[in-house]
Amino acid sequence: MSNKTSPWSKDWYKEHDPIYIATDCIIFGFDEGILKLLVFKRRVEPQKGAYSLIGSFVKLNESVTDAAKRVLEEITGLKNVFMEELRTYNEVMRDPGYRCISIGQYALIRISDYDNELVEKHGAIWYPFNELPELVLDHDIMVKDALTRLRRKARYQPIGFELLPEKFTIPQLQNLYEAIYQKQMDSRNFRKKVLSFGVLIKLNEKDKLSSKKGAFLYKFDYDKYQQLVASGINFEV
Amino acid sequence: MSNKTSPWSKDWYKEHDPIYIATDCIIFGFDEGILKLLVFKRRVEPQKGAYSLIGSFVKLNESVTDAAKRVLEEITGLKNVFMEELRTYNEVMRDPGYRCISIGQYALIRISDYDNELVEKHGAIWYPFNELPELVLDHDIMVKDALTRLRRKARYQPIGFELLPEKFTIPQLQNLYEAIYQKQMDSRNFRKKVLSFGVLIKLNEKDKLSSKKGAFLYKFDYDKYQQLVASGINFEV
DNA sequence: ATTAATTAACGTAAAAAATACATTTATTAT
DNA sequence: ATAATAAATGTATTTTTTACGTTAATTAAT
Repeated sequence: MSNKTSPWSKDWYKEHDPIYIATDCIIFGFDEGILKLLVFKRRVEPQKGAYSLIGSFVKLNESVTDAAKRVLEEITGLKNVFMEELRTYNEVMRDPGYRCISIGQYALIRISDYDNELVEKHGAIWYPFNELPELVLDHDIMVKDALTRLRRKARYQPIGFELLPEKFTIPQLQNLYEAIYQKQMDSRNFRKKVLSFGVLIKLNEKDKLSSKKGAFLYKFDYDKYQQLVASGINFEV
Repeated sequence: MSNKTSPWSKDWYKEHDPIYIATDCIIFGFDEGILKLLVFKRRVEPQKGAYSLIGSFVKLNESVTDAAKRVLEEITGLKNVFMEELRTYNEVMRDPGYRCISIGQYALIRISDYDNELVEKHGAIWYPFNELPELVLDHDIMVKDALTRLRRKARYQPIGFELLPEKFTIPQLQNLYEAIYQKQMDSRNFRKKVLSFGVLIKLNEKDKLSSKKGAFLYKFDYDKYQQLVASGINFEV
């Protein structure tokens, strides 16, 4: 640190340049068997009609997470989304208006929990991940980075927790993993593997929406999951 | 994003609060078989004598990485250190002076490449990782986070590249991994595993410093390493 | 010149994990 | 009663990981 002036004095700060800080949200959802992303369609100029991520400036008296939660609640009506920091986007010229650093944050959510009318009323759209339009600024890069992170995260955390409804079937869970990794998996091996973690509780109910036989519903054993994460388990499938 | 004013116009920015942005560097080194961290001992009040990480404010016309490189070169004389972003530390009250977000960045370096006199002249010290003093602000947390990240990183990248001298022996590489993971490994299995990656080139020279028999020196095959990283290999040992 | 000391180098067998692969089962609609 | 549909299940093979003891090369001391 510079030591021309005493750190932690007002004067010391005045020697430096404050910068605008924004946060952009990369929100993954899973619905109807496909991975989706929450995007925002601009309704005013400039760039009217262009798509972007949902974002906001960070205020002096709020943390970055709080800023993201604020804008997300505004647009989707959902509170308590667990946001995780991705990385900063801090290139000097990334924003044509003014020097602005954006902190990317991502989350996985259950689309079914949302108030979809509210989402659409605010101009936000759940877009199938495979058909995403081009996004403004460096938002495409943010999305690419988030997918990479999501794949890595899935290796040490059972992400189904966050993306699936409370009760889900094993074929649904497999769909999710296939969507994230973009590849087919063997259903026998998949089932064997996920059950071996011992964090799934089989319920006495079936979901009959996708087959005549119906598939048993499961839920996560949250306590057991916490123990396993603490022990450093690898949840890779 | 707020749409009271057109984004990317000067006025739009003026509605928001700029914030001070700093970067703090968590620099790991490996020397004499032990993992070390570069820390800075404050020579002026307040907190004279306290230890901190090396850091700097980010200027309007420099990227966060450039800011870190600038301060690192100043203190250690080393240019071109490859810094990687850890995460942001953005709690509203983390800094008692003023709202300031710090972006933690970490690097692994070869201590032998450094100008140690320069390091000490600037009041920096290579501290054995296991004997670290308490650090100011939230720097202790940054260090803890960086070690976690380093361990994770080691799973998909051969970090020896960055921490060891150009020529190194397999026992030295094992020491490094034992230091990072804080556990003993079996030398036969370790050797087998690291050689199986196919990124080590055996040289016709021995290092006789640590044994009478001497150990063969190796170097990394950088091209092959790049290929393997691209293919998503797991370098876990 | 011989011996003692020191760390490097090496291979194999057993256990565990990952993979490949096909049939039967429960249910609904006709 | 039958056809249609997706769910559920097991086993053999291959690959990976783990556990473990002996010999080899060199230097320093005698």
